[in-house]
Amino acid sequence: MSISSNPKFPQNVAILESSTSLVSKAYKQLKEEIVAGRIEPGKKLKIDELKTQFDYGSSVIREALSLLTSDNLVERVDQRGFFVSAVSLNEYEEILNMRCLLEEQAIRDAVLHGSSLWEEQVVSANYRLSRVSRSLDKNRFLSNPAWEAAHKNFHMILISACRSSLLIKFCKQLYEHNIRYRELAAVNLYHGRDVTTEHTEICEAVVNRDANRSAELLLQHYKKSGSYVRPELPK
Amino acid sequence: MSISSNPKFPQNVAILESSTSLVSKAYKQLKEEIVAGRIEPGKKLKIDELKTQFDYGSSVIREALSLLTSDNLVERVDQRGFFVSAVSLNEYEEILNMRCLLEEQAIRDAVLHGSSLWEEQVVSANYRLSRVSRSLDKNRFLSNPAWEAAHKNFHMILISACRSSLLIKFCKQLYEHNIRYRELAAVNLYHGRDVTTEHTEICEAVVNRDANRSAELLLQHYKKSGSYVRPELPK
DNA sequence: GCTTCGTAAAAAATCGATTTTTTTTTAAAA
DNA sequence: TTTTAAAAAAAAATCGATTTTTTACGAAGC
Repeated sequence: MSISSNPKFPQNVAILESSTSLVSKAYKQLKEEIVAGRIEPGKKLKIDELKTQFDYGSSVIREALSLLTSDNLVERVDQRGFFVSAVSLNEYEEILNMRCLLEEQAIRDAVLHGSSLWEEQVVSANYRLSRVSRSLDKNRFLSNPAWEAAHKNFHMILISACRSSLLIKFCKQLYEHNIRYRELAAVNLYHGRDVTTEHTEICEAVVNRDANRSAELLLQHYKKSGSYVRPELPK
Repeated sequence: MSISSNPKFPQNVAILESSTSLVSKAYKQLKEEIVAGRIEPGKKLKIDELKTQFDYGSSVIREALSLLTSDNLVERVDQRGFFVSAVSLNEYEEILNMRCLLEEQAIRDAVLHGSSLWEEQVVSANYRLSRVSRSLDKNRFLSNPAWEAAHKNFHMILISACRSSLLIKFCKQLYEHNIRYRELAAVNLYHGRDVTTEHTEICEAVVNRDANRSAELLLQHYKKSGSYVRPELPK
């Protein structure tokens, strides 16, 4: 069989994306629940329970759970069903190390090859992030979804100019795992930490097209977060 | 919600593994078809066709296809169905680069931390590989499944002592993608190439616990294969 | 007390029919 | 001829019932 291109193959999935199917909705809802740490790691995901909870048919739930295995957020065991992926200190270290390895590659490539439009996007994403408050409550820490979205956006924009879409895909998945750990650790990473400055410094290094410094600061940023999350994890 | 461990969570999936469900069977069959390049990249995977071809119900097929998205071998587009992932020269380069990046990490860690049992397994896997012929036919190249299995086994054993299971998982996925490209390119990588010696040299470096040389030889091995596959890819 | 076995309940897996959406075909209008 | 619209066909998506498998429970035997 020869290699050939199929004209019907979806060329630009992002544009078509409206995700109206029930499976997509269920997938997104469940993913959000898991990433936000609202479903306990290791928990069994019973089809019937989820059916009742979200009011979808069983095949919709099954398919959504099957798709979630792609993100490594759900484990499927034959004849035994689906489980939320477990967490461990050990896995957290693996994720952090992998992120450092991959994001270093990604940001270096982006800084070296990103366009001026990308540069503007980074600055803009950083600005927007800086205007959103970390916590919903001034007195006690209460994770602000708008900040989470802006933060993710900043970090994804940062590496978006990297020319390897595979690298970007891996980084995105690891970012999501990192969030889950952060949420589970329920840590206010911003207690005694000027994270806005950290982001802005990365931003400046990017604008200066300093690949070494960009990478160094980004990794420092991740490792620092790690040092806050790590002590809150079991074992 | 706190981080807790669930005693019911499958501890050792590998041991329980007997994969008797129809979904698992369909998943394996389809994966094999795609990795071996027998289904054209970009091809639409119609539920009804597969239903007839493999004689499973539609939900079994759907679930199997959903699981295949985990391996990045199948793409799912909302309301439009499933497609075999497309291939491109560009993606091949990304895969090769990513493999080099990750396998270097993996083999270094393995060489530095692998036990003597692991060392024996490497030697044994190399020996077994060396005893299987590359082609089923002496005169023309005809991919030998037994060689493919032994080859995969050798490379997986090589990195199995790496202490990051995440790294191993990524390497395995990339290995499978590489095979697909190799099969699609329909290249006899062993024409004018002593691949057995290449494997044995890697093996020797491992036994000598020479991390630098192991990594260097392994990457050389991958890049050399790349130089055979690349010219056969379109564009 | 601990294991083994059998039964009942729960849950996963599977099927096939129905509904919804997309795609193709056909025909009319510009 | 090209565009637009309606109708038909094809395919995806969804549902809910049925079957199979696993798990939980309790009694009997060691």
